[in-house]
Amino acid sequence: MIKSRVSVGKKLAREFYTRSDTLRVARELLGKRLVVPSLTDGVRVSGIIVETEAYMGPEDKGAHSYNNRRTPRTEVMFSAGGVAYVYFIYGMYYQFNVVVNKRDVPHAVLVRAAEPEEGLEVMRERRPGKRDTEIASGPGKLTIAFGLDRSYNGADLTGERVWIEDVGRRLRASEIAYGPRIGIDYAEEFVDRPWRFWIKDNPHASRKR
DNA sequence: TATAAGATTTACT
DNA sequence: GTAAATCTTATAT
Repeated sequence: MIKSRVSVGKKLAREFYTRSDTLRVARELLGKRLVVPSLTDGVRVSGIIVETEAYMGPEDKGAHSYNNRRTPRTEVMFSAGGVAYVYFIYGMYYQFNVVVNKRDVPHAVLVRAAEPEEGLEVMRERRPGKRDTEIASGPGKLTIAFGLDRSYNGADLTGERVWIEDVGRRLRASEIAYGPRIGIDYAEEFVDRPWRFWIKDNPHASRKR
C-alpha cells in the first residue's frame, strides 16, 4: 500500500500571529495546515483549516476575554500571538484556538474545522463510524480527531508540539465565505457580526445553522 | 458552597 | 426538532 504524501509546508512565524488585524489573521488561516506530531504515539496528524472564527475581547461580548476579563482560563489569551488557547466546554469537548495580536491584547481565532490530510487512519479510529467529511467538521470534532486536549493550552505554535504551516495555497477573495459566529446567542449586539470565515463549498466545514 | 450557563455533539422522537 | 451528556468557570450567596 502506498503511503499518502503531502506537500512540504513552511511553519508560520511569530510575526504571522502578532499582527493587530485579527480578522485578517482569521481569514489567512484558511487554507493553512494544522499539524500535530503527537509525540506520545508517534503518529503525525494534519489537515487543512477550512473554517475559523475571530474573538476580539475586550470589546467583543462573545469572547471569554470580554472587558479584559482575566482569569486562570483566559490568561493565555493575554500572551503575545502565536500560542494555543485550549479550553474545555459543555463538560465534553475541547476547543482549539490560536492566540492573536500583541501581548495584553486578548484576541484569539477559533479553529472550527479542517480537512484531514496526514494520519487519516488514526483520525478515523478517533472518530469511529464517521465519514471523512465529518471527522473534523466542527470545533469539538476537530480536537478529538487531532488529539488536542488541555495539555496543549499555552503551547507555542512556533515550537514542536503543534503548529500551523503555509502550504503555498493562496485563496482568492471569492473562495472565502463569511457569516455570523456560532453558539454565542448571549452576545447581544455582537451576535450577528460576520466574524466566521470558511472556504466556500468545502464539504469539511461545519454544518450550516 | 451553590447555581447557572456554556465559542458542542450526538442520539432520539 | 429537542434533549441529554457532563464539568469548568464565573458569579452570587
